[in-house]
Amino acid sequence: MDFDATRPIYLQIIELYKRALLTGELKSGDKILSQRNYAEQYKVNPNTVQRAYREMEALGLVETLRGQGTFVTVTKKQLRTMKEETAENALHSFIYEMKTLGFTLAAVLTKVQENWEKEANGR
Amino acid sequence: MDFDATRPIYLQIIELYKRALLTGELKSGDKILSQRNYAEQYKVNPNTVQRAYREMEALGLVETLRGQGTFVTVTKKQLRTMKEETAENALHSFIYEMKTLGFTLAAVLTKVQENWEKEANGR
DNA sequence: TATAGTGCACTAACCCACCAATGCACCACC
DNA sequence: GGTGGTGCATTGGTGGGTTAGTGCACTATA
Repeated sequence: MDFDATRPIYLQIIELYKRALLTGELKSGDKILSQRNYAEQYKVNPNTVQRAYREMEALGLVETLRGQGTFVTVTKKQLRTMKEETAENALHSFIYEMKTLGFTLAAVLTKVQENWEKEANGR
Repeated sequence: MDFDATRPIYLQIIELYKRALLTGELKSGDKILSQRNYAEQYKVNPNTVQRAYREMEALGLVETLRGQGTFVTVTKKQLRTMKEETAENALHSFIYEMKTLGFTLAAVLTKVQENWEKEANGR
């Protein structure tokens, strides 16, 4: 697993965790990798992980206990709104993009159908 | 018009021009703003505009004639492929996103239909 | 020819995000 | 108490982006 060099690593770490939360891969109460472990495993500096975790805590996604580790604290309600917001954004930017490109609704619907199966399932 | 402070201005300038090309707002042969004019109008440093224009020339979108200005040179074929690529990307990332969120094809189609009219037309 | 408008090249400086290295403080557990 | 695992704080280095300033070459036009 490598990170996209064009965007900050700590943001990508956050996105990966968000995705894991959205897919249910991680649940409330789960302990996530320690900063050092994560750093070692993904060949990143511990400080970078530190920053990612700090921001995730500010977002209310996790809670850190000194000396113990970092744990998922996101509630189901939070998850639901996260899911909705993500979907809203994806939907809007997609429609906006296709409209500026001049596609009609019918054409877009067809394209979505055609490409739905081809697309790999979420990680 | 202000620029997003989180991303490089010169990249945003390029995107704006790309969008203008895709929507047909700008056509081959058109003269675009001079570097100095653009800089003055949008309150950016001339060097930043210079960089954007240089990269656009490297992309084959425009051609600059010393002492005369910068002109759109993109061909219809180029435009078509640009359009297709943009659509492909939008489609893929959208489908990927919705799949990871757990939506079914039917649900997504419905959502697209529901939101199509609401969405403002491309600029 | 003179002048104004264009793009081009170069240098310097500043700021900030990002990353790296290190040491410290705390907790759990033996 | 000691040890290992944890998070925390501080500092410094690096690079990219932006701004600034200057000068030059070219074109069009009066």
